[in-house]
Amino acid sequence: MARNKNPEETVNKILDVASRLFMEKGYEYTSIQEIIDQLGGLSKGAIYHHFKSKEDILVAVTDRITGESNRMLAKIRDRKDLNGKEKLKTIFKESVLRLELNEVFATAPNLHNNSKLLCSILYDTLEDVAPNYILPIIKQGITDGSIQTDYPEALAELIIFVANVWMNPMIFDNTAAENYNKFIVFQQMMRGFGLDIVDEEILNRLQELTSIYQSKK
Amino acid sequence: MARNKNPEETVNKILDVASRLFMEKGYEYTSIQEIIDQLGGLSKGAIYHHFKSKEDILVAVTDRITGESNRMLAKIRDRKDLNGKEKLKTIFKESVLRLELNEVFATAPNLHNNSKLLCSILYDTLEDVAPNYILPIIKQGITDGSIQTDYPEALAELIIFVANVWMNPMIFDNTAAENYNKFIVFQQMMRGFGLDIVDEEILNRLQELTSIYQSKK
DNA sequence: ATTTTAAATACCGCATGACGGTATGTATAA
DNA sequence: TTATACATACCGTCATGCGGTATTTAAAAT
Repeated sequence: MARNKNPEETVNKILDVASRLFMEKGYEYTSIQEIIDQLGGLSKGAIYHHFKSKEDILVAVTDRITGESNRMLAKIRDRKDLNGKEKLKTIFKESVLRLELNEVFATAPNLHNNSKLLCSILYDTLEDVAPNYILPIIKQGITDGSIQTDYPEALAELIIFVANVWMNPMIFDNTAAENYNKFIVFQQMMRGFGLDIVDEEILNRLQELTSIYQSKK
Repeated sequence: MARNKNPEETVNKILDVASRLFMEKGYEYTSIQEIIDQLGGLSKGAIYHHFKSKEDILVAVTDRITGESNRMLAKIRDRKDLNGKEKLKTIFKESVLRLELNEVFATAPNLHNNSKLLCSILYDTLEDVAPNYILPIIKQGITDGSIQTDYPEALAELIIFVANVWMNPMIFDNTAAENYNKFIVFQQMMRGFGLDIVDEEILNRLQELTSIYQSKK
């Protein structure tokens, strides 16, 4: 294949294919050769020119998945018109509303047999999302009086861990009814921390989405 | 090597070595050959006689890890002298007390780069421990009046998920202080559900253990 | 009760093919 | 003319398959 004037296009094409295959078949059950085959006229040398290893591709894939979400989180985190609690509420609303627009959601991956990808998401949630997005919001909430806790770091972790992992329909595929119960228990948990941020509207939207997701599989 | 009259011994020897290597180096970075080498005079064929694949060994390893814990859970679950809430409290106390006796704890594995093993534990927690051990206890608690919830399944999952995964020092290695904060937030979460089952004694013991674990690494 | 025989099981160790990764060559853009 | 974007050929490692052997078990035959 002729050399591409925009190497970024090639990189994106590789990530597109790798992304889809990692989702469908799982990282460890996807070979470099399969990626090459589905790339159409690109060679192994091309891939190893742009990525230093297979794992490096996975990192890039997860970065692309979390990237868009993180930009949304940053935008809400940096708003000046909301107090801490309101920001948390906004985040959950936005997250739910944006789910069905998400490319990841569309491919409906099942992460059950995809330990590498799951762990990437899991550790990203606790080592990046919690300290860099949720924690600042909780600290603001403590300052502005909308959130009460003596342990902002642990609380940030717990909330986002439960929301991003336990309630993630891509990680644990329950029935729509089971998931709805999870959401309500999550709502109760948040209320226990004085955070009444999950309202009826979000719950209903979540339930709809779970049904859509289930039907796509 | 001479044929062993008790094949179970051989199987156990394989699991011993595999277990240690999977913990120390991670599943994917442990080769079958390494297991053979450390086995002393056993061959590749022997392993594939007892296990149908490398992954099959991992399953057996995780079963052995969770087995002892599950027997403890079953024993408490089936007691007749405790109500639901008391059983939950007993479980947490026992889990904490038994931690340092645990062989797994002694080898001090870091599951950060061991996605396969981590996922095994994670799904075992939600698909086996939650429905078969915690859920019956919560249901009993509803009946005997010691626990109030309309969503026993989801609550069982949430509790054990947070306790076994988020608070697991083998999965997320925080400082002793960070972990102590996690435990307190967990205590608050449980109180939010009307479950005051984590007392000072357990908290202090947990903190000690975290220090011991950290020093072993 | 002892021996014979048949079958199942434990184990060996080499062959194989797949896979991740590398070294080197080549053409094109800058 | 140099750096970059690829192609091609090749390497080492690894999980796994498989043909074969030794040993145990159990039942049949003596």
